Amino acid sequence: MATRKGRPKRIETDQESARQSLIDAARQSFAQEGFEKVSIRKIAQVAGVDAAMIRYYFGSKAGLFEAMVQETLAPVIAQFQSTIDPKAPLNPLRLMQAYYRMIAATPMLPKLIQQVLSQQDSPEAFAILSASVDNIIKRSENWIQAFTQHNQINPNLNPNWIRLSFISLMVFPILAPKYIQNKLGVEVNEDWLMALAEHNQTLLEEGLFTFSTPPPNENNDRREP
Amino acid sequence: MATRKGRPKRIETDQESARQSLIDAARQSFAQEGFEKVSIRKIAQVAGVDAAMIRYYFGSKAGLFEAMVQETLAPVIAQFQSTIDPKAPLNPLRLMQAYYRMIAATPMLPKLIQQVLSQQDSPEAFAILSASVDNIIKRSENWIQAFTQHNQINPNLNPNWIRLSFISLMVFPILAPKYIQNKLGVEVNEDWLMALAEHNQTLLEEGLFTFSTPPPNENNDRREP
DNA sequence: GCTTATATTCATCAATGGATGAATTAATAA
DNA sequence: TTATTAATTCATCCATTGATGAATATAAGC
Repeated sequence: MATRKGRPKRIETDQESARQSLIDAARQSFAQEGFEKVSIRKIAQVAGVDAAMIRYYFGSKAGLFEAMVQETLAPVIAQFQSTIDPKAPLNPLRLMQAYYRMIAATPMLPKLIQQVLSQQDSPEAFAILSASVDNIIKRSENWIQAFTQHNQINPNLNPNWIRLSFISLMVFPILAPKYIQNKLGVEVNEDWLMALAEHNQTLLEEGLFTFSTPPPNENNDRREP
Repeated sequence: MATRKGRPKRIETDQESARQSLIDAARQSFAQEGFEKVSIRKIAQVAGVDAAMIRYYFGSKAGLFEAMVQETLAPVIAQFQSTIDPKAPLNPLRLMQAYYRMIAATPMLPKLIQQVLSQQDSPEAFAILSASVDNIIKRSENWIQAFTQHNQINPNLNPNWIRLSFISLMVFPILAPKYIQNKLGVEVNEDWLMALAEHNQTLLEEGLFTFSTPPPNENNDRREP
């Protein structure tokens, strides 16, 4: 932004501070390409600022990442939890809807999750991110309990693994890149996430088949009236 | 391996050729750290060979990656498909077992899948990898059809999205890093994958709850006798 | 035995990236 | 007004990386 050296004159317009520009540019760039691939020079360029400002405000590239994650994720997660916590009966649908609403409101979240999953990035930068993920995983225990209060969980299922399945159904679809989503015939339009929530709900509540007998013996004892 | 310049004397022992050493080292290193993070010098060091050999045999780093994927994946996938293709009735359990057997036999597969999912790596190197994934996705259409032959698919579910759910349940658990698996209470022991196959099967066939009525109204019309 | 093809290391180049210290200018405090 | 603190750019440093062009030594073909 500043074209010449030295502290810039204070200007009244609405242009962001250099610090905020960097956070924004970092959010965008890191989400698009991942931590390692993006250079500080690139981020600085997007922010319209000299790369040395990163050191000035954040100490290092990792510091910038951490600050960005903090400032981006904290409010989103807080709101997600406030949507969930109320003691209204929690069912899978409600949970998933809240979750997908959070995803929809935070375009870079899937990429961030991805980067937690692929532990290939510098661990230092991921302390906060991992902490958030840990936190959500921890809470998932409560969700299952909440379900149990109002429904009888299928006793043939290990409760821990139910969490795993839950998270699989919730997270994987948003991680798969568009070209895979397309190949699977998923239309990624405006509200596909809400439709996905309902699909997951149906799948979990009703199962895959219309009758429940063991696999493919030819015995048709249908269950639906 | 060779300590001095020049073509090495032919030796009768069982030591691998430099080319094969590089493929092996690449498989190991790329799986551990991902394409971008690993330097050719590191791979060469693991292989006990000079880095210039990579250029000699494979043209470039990307060429090495491609060759490695080719030579590693081709036989595994071939065997997976031969296990599946026979026209014996295909149920989810059989499918998942074959799939997890393949995973268990190919330790680097999850990491490779990961790298396809996070499109952050140089696209050139991933042609073959993506092709394999495409191939499997394509076949998943047949799987659903095979299920349909012997069972009635729940008509409330969109068939395309069933594929998505299937792949989610199959793939996500093996992508999640160990620390997440642990937090979810999953014991990643010898045969956890086979147990996971059965869990998924049960979940898909029976659903999450012991009764199927809509969410959490207090009406208990249980279904099991 | 001589020549050519094959396999290997070595030295180095050019590009890129993160980190830094210094210089510069404005705001603020004393 | 002057001294200090805050906010910027600039020029480099140094490490790492992928890629290359020799140089060298053995194997193979004739």
